[in-house]
Amino acid sequence: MRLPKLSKLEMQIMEVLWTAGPSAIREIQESFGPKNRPAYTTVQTMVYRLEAKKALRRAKKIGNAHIFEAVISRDAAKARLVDEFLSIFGGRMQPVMAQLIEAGNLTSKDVADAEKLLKDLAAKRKKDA
Amino acid sequence: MRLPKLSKLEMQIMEVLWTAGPSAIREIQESFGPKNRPAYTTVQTMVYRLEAKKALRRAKKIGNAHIFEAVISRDAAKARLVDEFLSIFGGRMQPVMAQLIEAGNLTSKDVADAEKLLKDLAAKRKKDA
DNA sequence: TAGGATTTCCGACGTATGTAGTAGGATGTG
DNA sequence: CACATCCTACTACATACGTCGGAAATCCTA
Repeated sequence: MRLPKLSKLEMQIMEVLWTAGPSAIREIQESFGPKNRPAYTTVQTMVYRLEAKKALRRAKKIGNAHIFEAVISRDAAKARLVDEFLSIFGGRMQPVMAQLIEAGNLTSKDVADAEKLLKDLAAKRKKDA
Repeated sequence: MRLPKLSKLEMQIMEVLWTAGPSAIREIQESFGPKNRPAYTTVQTMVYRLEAKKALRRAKKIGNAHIFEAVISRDAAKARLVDEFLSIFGGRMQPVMAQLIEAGNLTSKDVADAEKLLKDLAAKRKKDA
């Protein structure tokens, strides 16, 4: 299972590790807003499961607390999510774009940014080739 | 629950109703390729659950078979999916676009199409206003 | 009309996910 | 050292999903 499927909560936990770096359970838990914060043991359970999925690992120990670090990259995880998402739309981007635009999720600025990104990427690929 | 969350298989079943119109369990099941086709009762179970979620309903009866029809629209369901997806990316399109482009899921043609769609939509909105 | 074919309706089960409590060991402090 | 804390390791449980099997009702056809 090179790229395990991660649920929403699992992604949120990984997000902490990706942005804040190696962290303890307590730190991960507290990174959730005071509002919708899951119980300590809930976070712990998810972390253990992520460990079983090899999405993260125990990096070291400070006192009696384990410090966990991400094993899979943010890009890899998100690419996995995108694939998952696309597969529901039949794997074609066009209907997705249409949906996004119809629903107003995609603005002209987003499209302009996308265009620029594409251009930059094309230039980069050319240079690398 | 105006817009229930639909899983991948549930979406595939709804897709049949959206494209083929009201159908019987058997027809839905057979619309899956001969390969990865779920058992009749599997499809049936999902249909029953979709019924409980009010995503579809029994339209009429032909012989002893029920004919089911979609209650929620394809657009509504897909918008729900998009929201779900976006929430994982923090609700912002930009990182999603970046991800899509980096991963090669989004081509310049897709972006061009998006641009055109946006333009058309803008024109339409102006006219309606 | 009798019997096979088709459907329905229910119940079951394994895995995934979200949620959390408890018991007990490790830690740090007065 | 005695304790209050903190963390770990387990266990538990509900809901959602995907997968069906079995029994009974219903239909159609020879």
